[in-house]
Amino acid sequence: MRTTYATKPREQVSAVLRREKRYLSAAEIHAILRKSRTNVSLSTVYRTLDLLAGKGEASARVDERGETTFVVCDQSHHHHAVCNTCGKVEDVSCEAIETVAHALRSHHGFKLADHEMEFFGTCGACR
Amino acid sequence: MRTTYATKPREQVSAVLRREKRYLSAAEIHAILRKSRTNVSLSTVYRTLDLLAGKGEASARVDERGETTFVVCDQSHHHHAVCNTCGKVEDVSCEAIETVAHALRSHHGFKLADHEMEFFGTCGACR
DNA sequence: CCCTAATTTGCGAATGATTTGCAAAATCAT
DNA sequence: ATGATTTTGCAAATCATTCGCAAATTAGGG
Repeated sequence: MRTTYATKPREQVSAVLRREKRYLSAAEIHAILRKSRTNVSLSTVYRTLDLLAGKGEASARVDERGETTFVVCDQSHHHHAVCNTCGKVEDVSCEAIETVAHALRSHHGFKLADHEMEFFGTCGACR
Repeated sequence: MRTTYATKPREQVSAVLRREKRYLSAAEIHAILRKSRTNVSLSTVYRTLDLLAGKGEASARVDERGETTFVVCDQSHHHHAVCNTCGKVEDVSCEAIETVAHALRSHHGFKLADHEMEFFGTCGACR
């Protein structure tokens, strides 16, 4: 049978994401772990990130440099508000999207199945 | 002085994007050109895509496989509705986003600076 | 047109992030 | 503890993208 083990390396990678609450690449996570004398191989960081993304516990995006980055987030459907100053990511629900979905159907004859949104700006703490 | 030349290879790459109206990777464009016996090197396809994206004539996204893909689009700020069936991309303006911007500020104390949105569904032609 | 200066192209080699194969180490249920 | 199963770490392999540089193309004045 295929079970998933709760291992120390996985918990350590996951802990970094929960603590930082901002988009991080595999290399960045690896570096952060190293700094705290925690040895987890880069491969394992990659594998753990894929796992978390697969379970929906983390979501991914590709940054300007082309690196894939991850944040922990709600399992339910929602969107992200990313602070341009501190990088912190807040979850945002999406009732307002109903309005947009309706407009898409009536103006474009387009039937909405799914959507992705990301907001950039300044968070409450940084203002 | 720094001028930009209007060359045959650039026009050919750009023509493929205008004709297809869907997200294509450098490799796909290169393959399409080959099929019509048009020889443009893969490097030039990459360089031309960067150029178009820089001028705002094309916009980029990274697909599931990790390849960067491009479509031609409006220069003005707008969003994309991508058909799950034929892949065609339609431009969508974004007045409705004002509602969301207001909600962000009042519920999250988040000041919106920019946003990105992408819609997936079925286009009028495919329904 | 023809010429020259400036920009592009194409090639192959270099890069850099991500993945993969495999033996050794860790985890889980008994 | 014990054995079956999953995971880890490492180094090597992938694969998209970038770069260097000589040869080819373009722009524009004469």
